[in-house]
Formats: sequence, C-alpha cells, structure tokens
Amino acid sequence: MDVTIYEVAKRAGVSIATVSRALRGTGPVAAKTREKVLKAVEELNFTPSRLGVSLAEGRHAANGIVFPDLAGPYYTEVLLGYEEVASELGRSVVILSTKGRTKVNDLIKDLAGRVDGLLIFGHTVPEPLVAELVRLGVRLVFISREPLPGADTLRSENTASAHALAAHLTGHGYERFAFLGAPLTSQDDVDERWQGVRSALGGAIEAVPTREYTVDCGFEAARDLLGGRNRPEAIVCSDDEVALGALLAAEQLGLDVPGDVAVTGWDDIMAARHSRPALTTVRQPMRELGARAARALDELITGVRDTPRHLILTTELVVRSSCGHHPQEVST
Amino acid sequence: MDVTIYEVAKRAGVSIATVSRALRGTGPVAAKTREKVLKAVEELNFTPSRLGVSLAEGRHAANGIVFPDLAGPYYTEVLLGYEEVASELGRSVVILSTKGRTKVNDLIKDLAGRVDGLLIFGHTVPEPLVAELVRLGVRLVFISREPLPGADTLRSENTASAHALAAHLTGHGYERFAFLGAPLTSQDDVDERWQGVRSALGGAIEAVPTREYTVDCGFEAARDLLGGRNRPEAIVCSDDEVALGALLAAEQLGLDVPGDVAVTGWDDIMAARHSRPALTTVRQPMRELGARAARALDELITGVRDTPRHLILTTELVVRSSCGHHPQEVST
DNA sequence: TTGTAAGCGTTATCAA
DNA sequence: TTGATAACGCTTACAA
Repeated sequence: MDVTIYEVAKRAGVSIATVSRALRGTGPVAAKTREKVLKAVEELNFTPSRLGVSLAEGRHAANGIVFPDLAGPYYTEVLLGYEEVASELGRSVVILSTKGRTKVNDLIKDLAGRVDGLLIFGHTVPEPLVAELVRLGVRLVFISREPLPGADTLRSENTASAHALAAHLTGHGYERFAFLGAPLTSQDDVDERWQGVRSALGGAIEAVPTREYTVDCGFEAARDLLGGRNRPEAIVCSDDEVALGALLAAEQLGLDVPGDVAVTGWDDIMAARHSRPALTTVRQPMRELGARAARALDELITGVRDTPRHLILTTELVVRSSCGHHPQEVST
Repeated sequence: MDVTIYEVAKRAGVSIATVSRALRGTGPVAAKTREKVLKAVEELNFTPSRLGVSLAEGRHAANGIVFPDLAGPYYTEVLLGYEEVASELGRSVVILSTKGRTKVNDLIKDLAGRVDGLLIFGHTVPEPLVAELVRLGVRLVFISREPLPGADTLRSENTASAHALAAHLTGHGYERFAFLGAPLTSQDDVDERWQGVRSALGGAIEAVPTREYTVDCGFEAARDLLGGRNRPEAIVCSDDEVALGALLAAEQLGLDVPGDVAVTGWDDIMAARHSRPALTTVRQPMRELGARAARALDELITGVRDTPRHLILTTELVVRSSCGHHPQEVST
C-alpha cells in the first residue's frame, strides 16, 4: 500500500485528524465531511498503514504461536482453533517453528516483538527465556506444561484418562504391558500419561522410550520390542502417531493386533479412525485448546483479567478395536 | 519490550544515532563508544522495537500465507516448508485461514498490510482482489493455480501423472472408472488431474463430485456410489483424503479393496501409507512447494528478480496395494 | 466540528 | 567519529 493519510486529507480538503476520525468513528465528524473523506478514500484506495496504526496505538493486533514442529495433526489442530478465534478477535497469527533451528532464543524474542502475546507449547522455550519473557511482561499462554507464575496454562486431563485406559486393558485380561514413547522430559502431557498408567498398573508395565513422538520412531522402537524375547501383551503408546508406528511394526512382524498384541494411542487424530485395526485412544480436544488459548490471551492483553489461570480440559476414552475384542462392536 | 533507544543513548552518554549505528554496524563507531553502547544495551536489556524498525526501514521482514483451511496434511506440509525457508531468510510468517470467514477481502487486505509478500493457495482469494493486489504492487506467489501476469505461480505436475495412473489401472484390466472428488472449480490441481485421467480413459470414467475434499465427504459420496447399481471397478480420487473416505465406505459396505473395487489417491500424505490397504497414489513434493514459494517471494521482494516465473514440480506414481494385486509386492 | 501538533521508536541524511 | 533532525504513517489530546 502506498497512499497515505495525508493524500486523502488533501484530496478531501480536510486535516489528517479528521480523516482518522471519520475512518475510525472516534470523534465527531459532520456528515458532509465524512462523505468527502470516504469519497477520497475510495478514489485513492486508501488503507491505513498497519505499521503506523500499530505504532500509534501501541499494539500489534497480532498473536504469536511457538511450536516444535507442525508435522502431525496435533499441532495443526490446535493452531486451527487458535487462528480461528484470534481472527474473530481481530488479531493476526504469527507462527514460529523451533525444530532444527539454531538461535531459537533470538527467533522467539523477535517474535515477541511482533505480537501482543504468545502461545507456547510445552517446553518449547528454554526456561530462562520463559522467565525473562514473564519479567518483561509479555502475555503468555502455555499449552501442555505444568503451571508457572505469570502465565496462563492450558492442558488436557491425563491422569484419570490413563487410569480409565489401564482399567479397560486390565479388563481385557492383559497382565504384561509396555509404555511406548516413554517421556523424555518430565512435566509434560506424556509424562502425566506415563505416571497415570504406571500408578494404575504397578510393576506390570515397562517404559520404552522413543527418540521422538513420531510414526517412524514408534515403528523402530516397537519392532525391537515386539521382536524381543519378552513381548508384552499390550502396548500403551504416548500418542497416536507412535501407536500407528507400532501397528506398522506388528504387521511387518506378522503379528495380529489385537490378537497377538494390543495397542492403544492418545489424542484421537484423524488417522486413528482409519488405521486397521482402528485405534483405541484417548481423545483430547485439540481444537478447543487452541481456541481457549486465543481467548485467554485476549483477556490477558486487553486487561480484562490480570491473574493467571490454569485450566484443564476433559478427555474421553475412545474404545475401538486395537485393544482387544469386544462383545458388541463399538464404533465411532 | 519497553526500553527505547533514547534510554540506551542517555545511559551510554551518546546520541540515538550512534546507538543505532553501533547496533547495526551501519556506520563508523569508535571502539570505546561501541563498548559503552553495548554495555548500556546489555544492562537495559534493550531490543529495538520491531514497529520502529519496520516503519523506518519500510519493510516488515514478514511473509503472509493464505490457505482455505489447515485441516489435512497437504496445507500443513506446504506451510512447514514455507516457514522453514522464510525463517532462514529472516522473515516471520503470518497465517490466514479463509474457510468459514466472512469479510475475507478485509482480512486479506489487512494481512497484505502486515507483510512484504503473500503466498496464496489456488483460488482462495477472489479474482478481483487478486487483480487489485497485483495493481498495488504486492509481491505474490500462488501455489496450485494457472499462471497469471504479475505473480509467480508454482504447482505440481498433474497431467502426466494422471496418464501414468490411468495406464497403471488399465494394466490391471479395469474398464469402468469413477473420478471421486470431481473438480468444482476449474483451473486448479484437481481439475488438471480430472482432465488428465479423463483424456486417458475416455468415456469409461464418470465424474462424481464431493462437497469438499475431505475424508467425510469422500466417505459419503463413495457410499452412494458403491451402493448404487452401477459400481465402478476402480475409483480414482481427487486426493488422499477423499480416497481414505472411499476406503471407509467400501469397508462399511463389506466390499474388499482392491478385490471388489480399486481405489487410488493423490498427494501421498502420511495416512496413505498407514491405511489398509495402503493407498496407491501420486506423490507431490508438498514441503518443497512451500520452500520454493518462500524463496521465490524473497527474490521478488528483494528485487533480485522482477519478472514473474511459473514453475512446475515433478510428481511420482506410488504403487501400493489399493489399486489391485501385483505380482511381486511393492512397498514404500 | 475541525485543525494543530505531539507522540509512537526507529533509520539515515547531513553537518559539524 | 558523532549529533541534530527529518522522515516513516498513524492516533489523539488540546485548542480553536
């Protein structure tokens, strides 16, 4: 955009203040004057410079979001909910993926300088930088991490779902379990899932870590696990993608799921419904997490609320066929 | 961020011009002076305001991207490639999803005012607005649409792949085909796929439109198609998601794929490898499309290049098991 | 109801 | 080598 408020003012024969007022409705403007201004705006195809507006208003009307990687449906879904609500609230969304980046701190600081508030996933941002951001007064909302002072946190319930899942598997009669995708960091969603399942199952479950929570890593780890001497009867996975990898590994080894080994996931991504067998999993409201994050951030930014809030959304056990045979077929 | 260049200048006992020079290395600064400045910057934890910098520099150091919806892996993958390269080039990425939005034009204009250039998918933006953006000199790159003057376009090859796919299916002996997800708009990827397949198959293929290119829509349309009197032997789908829906429909109807009906997709998304049966599809380099778009935009913005360029990336037929039985099993 | 002018936080030109 | 100062494009008291 090239034409400025000065040219509009000149053309309309008024001052720039009047143009601004007429356009924003922020002060009294005579009907006839408004007419002239709007006409000039129309003719010149004027759009106020975002930079000018932001500088004067002291706000960006934009939100940031920091995620490790966009691969996989989980982050995408959250992003979708976030962008939708942000847009409703008149805010753009600036994204930043940290995976494989050097100088993450610089990137995040730059991002923080472009927006009014930040949504951050789990422990994507180094703790010292988080502290600094809080100290600088940057509005922050975290998804999937433990509460901290000075920022909102938002997460899905994990422990109770883990217990429900464990109970369901126990009901199938399984006695030897493995947790595939054992947590690498503590304090995040996966760690809670692991703790929950373990506390319900006791010593009957073994932790099997994966490099990342991806299909490929799940595949590799499951191949070793299932090919080994001590095959578990049921594999509880950290999330659906790892579980899909496990399904693949089982197939390659000629094992039937759930006949030879049961497999469960977590999240309920699209592919969980389309895999064979369909995945038993725990559904978490990914899109809603994003939507709520956008609203929370807005509250923090506008000052409607100034004390941090820590919210936990409920989840739902989705029983499909990968965990064992059920008397009457369940479908979703 | 709160501290300005003035406070740094005062603390260092120099002028703001000197601070700016010292920080950007854009003019001569005495070693001792630089020291003082850096010290003050450090102590005050100063970061130049992005708004101030952008206003003075006359550039945003940010790119925009406009997509219909982020649901599904296609857009995500492209976005991933785009953001990665943009970040390398020192540019942030501002996203805009248009699906379900009223006042799309306003949103897009706002976005255009926040960035130095825009990546736009297909026909997401109304043609008159495209023309206006071109006229205003906004740098534009399109993915998956026909070339137009004043902007770069980038797409994957479709016609030859369609012919290859058709030939492969014909090789299986099929004679009655359906194209599921028939194009609603012309001039985009899906239309090219349809035209390509049809020109190879002649009258033997029937067009079956879907409301959207999603699993659910694919499912619905496929259910009607497969449940009808005139079941095709092979269903060529507009993309993998529609194909996954078709797979689901076949299963629900008790039909074996590929025994009773063959199904093929397009794109080669993650789920295509994990479905049962695994999808025969055409792989297009989604991430590379995004990466190239970012570079193209950068060339346009920096002025390294000023004539539009229209690029077509090659694709690859990926034969798996959903299209029929193969003598020796193919895997990917 | 309208205009003048002081910010907002930088960069960069031009003198000194 | 450094410092005033004029942009950059807007919003918004404050005066008129």
